Amino acid sequence: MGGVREKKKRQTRKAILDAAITLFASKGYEKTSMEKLAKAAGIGKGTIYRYFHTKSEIFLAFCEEELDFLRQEISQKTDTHKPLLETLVDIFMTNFQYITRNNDFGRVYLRELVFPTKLTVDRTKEMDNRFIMFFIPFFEKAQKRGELRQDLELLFAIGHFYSLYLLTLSAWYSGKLLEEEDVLMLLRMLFKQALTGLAPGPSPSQQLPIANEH
Amino acid sequence: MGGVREKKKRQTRKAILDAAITLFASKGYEKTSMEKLAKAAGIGKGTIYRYFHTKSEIFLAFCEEELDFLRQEISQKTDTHKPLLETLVDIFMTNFQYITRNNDFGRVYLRELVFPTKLTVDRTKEMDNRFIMFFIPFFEKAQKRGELRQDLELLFAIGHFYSLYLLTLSAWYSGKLLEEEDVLMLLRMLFKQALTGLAPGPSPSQQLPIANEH
DNA sequence: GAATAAAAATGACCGCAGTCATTTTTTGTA
DNA sequence: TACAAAAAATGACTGCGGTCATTTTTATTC
Repeated sequence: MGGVREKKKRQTRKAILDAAITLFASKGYEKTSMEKLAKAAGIGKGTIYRYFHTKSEIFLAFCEEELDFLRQEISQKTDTHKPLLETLVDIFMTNFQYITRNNDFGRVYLRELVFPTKLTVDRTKEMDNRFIMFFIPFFEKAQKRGELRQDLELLFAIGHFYSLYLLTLSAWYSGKLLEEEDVLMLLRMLFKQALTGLAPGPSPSQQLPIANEH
Repeated sequence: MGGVREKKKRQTRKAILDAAITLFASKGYEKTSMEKLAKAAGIGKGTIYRYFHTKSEIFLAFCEEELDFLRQEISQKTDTHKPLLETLVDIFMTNFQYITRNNDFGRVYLRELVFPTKLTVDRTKEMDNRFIMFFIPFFEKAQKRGELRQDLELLFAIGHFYSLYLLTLSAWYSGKLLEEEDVLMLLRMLFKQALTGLAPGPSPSQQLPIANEH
């Protein structure tokens, strides 16, 4: 039968990821060499490359699992009836705390996620998708509650907030924000700005978003 | 006299950057080794590291000059009386075209600029500042024309649009946008969203932004 | 079970970024 | 100009990420 091979492959993959978690956590990302990683996983160095394209892809795979878990936790503790602004600030702050728990990890992760290469683009797309999917219910509810314009494409609304989150992360990595509190304040401020809009009071037609003509 | 040394250092620095421009342009960033770069600059490999911390910093320095030039060009051809939305779309699109002229260059540049390491953070801060300074006059005029809320901190308004620009770039590098036209459309859409706001019509008080109470 | 083909594992090897002990050049001083 | 001290330049060296020809393991066929 042919199931043996598949099973072994899954085991090896798992072994690599387990070794990665251990070594990345104890030695850091840069200081963990592929050779040591292979040793720790009980395989040869070349074998790793039959499971992952690059070192950073291993790291992404590792993050993927962690983030899935993190999102589960967030989902549970998040009150879906709070205003969108507060909900988003909470969620993104939790994400921020997690990602920057180790600054270097976070940088590697973000660089790869936001500006992927051809080798990692598939994985990052997948991660992006999960990220977006996670937010959809919150936005749908907010829209139903009337906190968001009715004519809004949710995907773009989510992207909008996500982009402001990225800016905040960038500011953090550029050393413009030194305390977690600064991060919180900037994030909230930008989110408010996004909701209110940068232009002065809107055109009257927008008072009633659902305006069927024809 | 002590001026000789300084002069030589400036020359060497220039030689490194010149060699970098030539080699990066002809061979690409990754394929240009520090050894070849040193040879081309007529110096030893170790010497380079007395002028730059890392290879990517050389690249940033190279970009810095190029972008200064690009901004000068943009300044000249940009009509300051056009609506802010159109102006911003134009400027960011020009930036986009330049940055992604070579996709790999752009990725290196963006990764380093948006998520810098300690070794490059000073340089990226400087670049950030120039970037922001460049935009200030456009935003000031727009605010005076009444296209932006009067109570707006310009820095955050600029950051807001910049962040949406980054999102668009990220989408490009993730392969979600394949044509320049898609980039343009997404950018314009997000910018409109930012101006209008994601929330439904505002409270009446915002109809007259300058509302002195007391 | 033997023979053959296909898939997987391997580690010697390559090229490169960055380091550092040593050498070379410049500056300050008598 | 001679000499010592400081600054700058250097390239052999290190460790690493990634490759690939070769070996080992697994599946298939008779």
